[in-house]
Amino acid sequence: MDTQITIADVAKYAGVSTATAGRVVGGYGNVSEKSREKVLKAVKELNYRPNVVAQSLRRNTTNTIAVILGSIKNNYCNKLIYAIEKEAQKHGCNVIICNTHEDPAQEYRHLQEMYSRHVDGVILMSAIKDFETVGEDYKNLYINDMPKVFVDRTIQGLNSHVIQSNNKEMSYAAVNYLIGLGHKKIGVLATDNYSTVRERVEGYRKALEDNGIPYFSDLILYAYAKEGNQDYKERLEYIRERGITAIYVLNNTLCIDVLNMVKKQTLRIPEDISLVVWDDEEINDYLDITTIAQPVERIGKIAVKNLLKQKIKDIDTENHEILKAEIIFRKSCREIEKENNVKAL
Amino acid sequence: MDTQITIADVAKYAGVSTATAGRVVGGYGNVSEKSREKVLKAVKELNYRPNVVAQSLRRNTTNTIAVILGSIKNNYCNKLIYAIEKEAQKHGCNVIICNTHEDPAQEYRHLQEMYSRHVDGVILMSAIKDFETVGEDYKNLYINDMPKVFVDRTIQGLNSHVIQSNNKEMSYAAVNYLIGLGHKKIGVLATDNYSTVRERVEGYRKALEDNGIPYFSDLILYAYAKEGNQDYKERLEYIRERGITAIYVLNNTLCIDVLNMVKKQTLRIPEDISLVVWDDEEINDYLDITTIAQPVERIGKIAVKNLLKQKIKDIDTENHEILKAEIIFRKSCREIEKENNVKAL
DNA sequence: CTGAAAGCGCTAACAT
DNA sequence: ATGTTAGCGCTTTCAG
Repeated sequence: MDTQITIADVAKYAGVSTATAGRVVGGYGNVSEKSREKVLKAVKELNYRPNVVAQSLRRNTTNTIAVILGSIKNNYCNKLIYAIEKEAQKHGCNVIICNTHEDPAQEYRHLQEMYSRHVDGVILMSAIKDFETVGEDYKNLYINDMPKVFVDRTIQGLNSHVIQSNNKEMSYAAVNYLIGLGHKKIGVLATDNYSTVRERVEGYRKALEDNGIPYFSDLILYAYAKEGNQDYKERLEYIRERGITAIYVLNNTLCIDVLNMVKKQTLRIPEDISLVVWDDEEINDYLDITTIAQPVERIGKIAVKNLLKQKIKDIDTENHEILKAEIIFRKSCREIEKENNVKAL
Repeated sequence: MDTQITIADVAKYAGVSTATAGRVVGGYGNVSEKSREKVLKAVKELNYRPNVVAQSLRRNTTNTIAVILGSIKNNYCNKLIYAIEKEAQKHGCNVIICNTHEDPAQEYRHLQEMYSRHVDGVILMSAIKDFETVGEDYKNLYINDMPKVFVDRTIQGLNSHVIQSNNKEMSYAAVNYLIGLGHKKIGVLATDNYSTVRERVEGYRKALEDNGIPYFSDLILYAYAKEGNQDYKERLEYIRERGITAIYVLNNTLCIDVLNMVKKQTLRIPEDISLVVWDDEEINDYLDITTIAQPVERIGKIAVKNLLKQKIKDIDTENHEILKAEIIFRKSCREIEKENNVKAL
């Protein structure tokens, strides 16, 4: 980028002032038809392109938004970014993408950087579970004046603008469905205890409770919890011994682990084990797996809209928008024989 | 972003000049220990963060790179972006992502915008097949001084810096493998005739030729070709009638269509139909599908490195780096009985 | 070692 | 309708 042509070059070439040239290029103010033509001609001849960096500095708006999330590789995140980029384009915004790898330190760093970059806002799927755990030096990153919209997850103890699915309700419905088929020992495979997971587990508990089925915390396996079990794949294998008849997977990325386990043990779905999975993908249709599909595209779209609204008026900073997910019933769940139906405890 | 604290504020607070404050914050030049402390203290107290937009304008470098490609939803692109973002972070760069949806008009628009944004470079998986088809007004977007690295695809008739897999060779090897198993009627499912696809088809042809097997162009199905067949899923179904015993899929996203077709016709893999697919995913391992795995992570990493190198020295603009892909043999291909082994033509 | 001041390219208030 | 000019926040040359 050595030879930058500026508005001054255009003005000189057209024989007008920079102000007039600017008015034509920027499309504001009043300019005579004659001047307009001259400037337009100059723009064309010189192949002039405004310097967005200078515009950003002057206008104090960058037409850029950022998405900060665990990893673009995750199915949900992937669709989310797709939707965000699409909507952002409509508003003339570009999208910067930042992966945190679910590491708070990286999240802080990205937030800091985006603040310095003066992006018009950040869409955040935070790796932070509880605001109390955020160091004093970093708390401000979450409460400064940079517009923010949280998606999928909330941070406990932080009032914020969030958009997410009706996790608890759908979880209740899904587990209720399994119970209706006669399942009592329903294993849960979760990522880590993010708010989303907590909400889904709540729905799970409530469904159990409402049906008079006891809740055992050790039926819940947290795959990515820092506390330990990277051996979750091994632990998954004891499903049979523990009399589990159905597995409820809270994140699509974990589904493959269940499938591999089932294959390894030469079990069949749904004959030996029933399966319900959060998030829907094409492959789930092929494999006939019952899923809970979130309206990801809409979540992304709304996130962008609300984010850009924040920039304009200072309201809307706290808000909670909940969209309905939907169960897609396929053939991965089967009815359990009555003989197994021993009264619990 | 109402109350921006500037270097002037810091300077005033610390009782030094903006120059000195700038030297401390920017970490250049010589500053006395005393001044340094005062400034650092001011930075801390005022919670000062440099304005990256102003820095970019002044330094004429934005520490931003862009990735322009069809869609982040595509498996290859997804991994690519992941790798690019990771490497870019190491160099202190952020990544803007642009989806073209394989539409040249959108590609032009994005290139234009990125040029105006003065990004430090663009990584491009172009939707353009032949440079001749680019309108005169847009040709310059591809030959201006903005650093560019092309990945996966080249544009015919444009000298450029490209990084890709050894498509022809691996294609040859894969088809040769199928032929070795006795397959003669090998159907190909491709996206559209991008350079990548052309190279793979070349390898396919050559393998056929070297084994004395006739080549029939109608065995190649272009799923996304503008010219017509959005009915490619229907056309896929005539596989059996046409005596095709193996399908060679040139893009992972098309694999699901084959799987669905196979399922619909209650065929089995590999008993009834053999399958080889470009690009490897976890699910392919589960489904025991033989794939050709590209070193996507390395491609992304190298792309970033080479891109940033271009910014510094003006060499390297034309370059062709070819990385080796690898066949992962699983169980989706089977040996054909000798009775089918009629001499061709 | 430090400070004053110019200037990156653009916008917009102000003057004509 | 048009031009002059200040200034967005930062870096860096040039003096001292």
